[in-house]
Amino acid sequence: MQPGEIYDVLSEAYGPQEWWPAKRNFRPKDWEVVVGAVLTQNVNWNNVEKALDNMAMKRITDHRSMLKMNIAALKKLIRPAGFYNQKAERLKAVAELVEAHGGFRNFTGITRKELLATKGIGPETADAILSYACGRPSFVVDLYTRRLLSRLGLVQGNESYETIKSSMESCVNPGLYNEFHALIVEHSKRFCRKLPRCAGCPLQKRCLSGDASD
DNA sequence: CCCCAGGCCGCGC
DNA sequence: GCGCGGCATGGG
Repeated sequence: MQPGEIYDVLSEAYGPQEWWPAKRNFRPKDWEVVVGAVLTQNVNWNNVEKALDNMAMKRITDHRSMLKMNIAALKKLIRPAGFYNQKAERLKAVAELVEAHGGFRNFTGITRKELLATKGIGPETADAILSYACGRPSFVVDLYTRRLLSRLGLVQGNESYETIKSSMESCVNPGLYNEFHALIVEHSKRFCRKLPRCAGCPLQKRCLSGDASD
């Protein structure tokens, strides 16, 4: 099967996803997406929410206020998100990047290459920022995507990030990248977990790992 | 108690 | 260019 079929099956099974809504009063609201993209690195989203709430509480809701904030205080705020020493530095770096572009409005035109040249921003974080905060579709390849493709037999496991990204982008329209990724996350949390729960999985019949004897 | 979670960096090879 | 250890918290 092709990745495009995965989209069709998951879309039919779960319906439209509402993903990565910026609910706090960050300015602009997409700045919250950028902060969340950094904070969620290798961490459960639930922990990120606590850190974002702390920031909203202290009104650290735009890149300028983050730049002005003492680094130790910032670390304390984002502590629940884990790896807080690294992440505080990474947040500062992204805030500097926004400032260097003359504000968030201009920042949204940033190149992927420039994002990747920023310490603390790897391919997944860069694509999440481009796609969800800058409105410029770029498929996000995460742990869930790799695990799903692997179990479906569509990748061996040693393919590079860029290879998988290109593969996913070539089978749906750019306008569907965000939705596709959101569906994969939803599916991976419901069924295709680290320890798979295959009962009721909409992809079971097409999956190499699943029990297709129904 | 254990393992896990929407990565990335710096290092050795 | 690829594999590995380190980074840290909160939930199951």
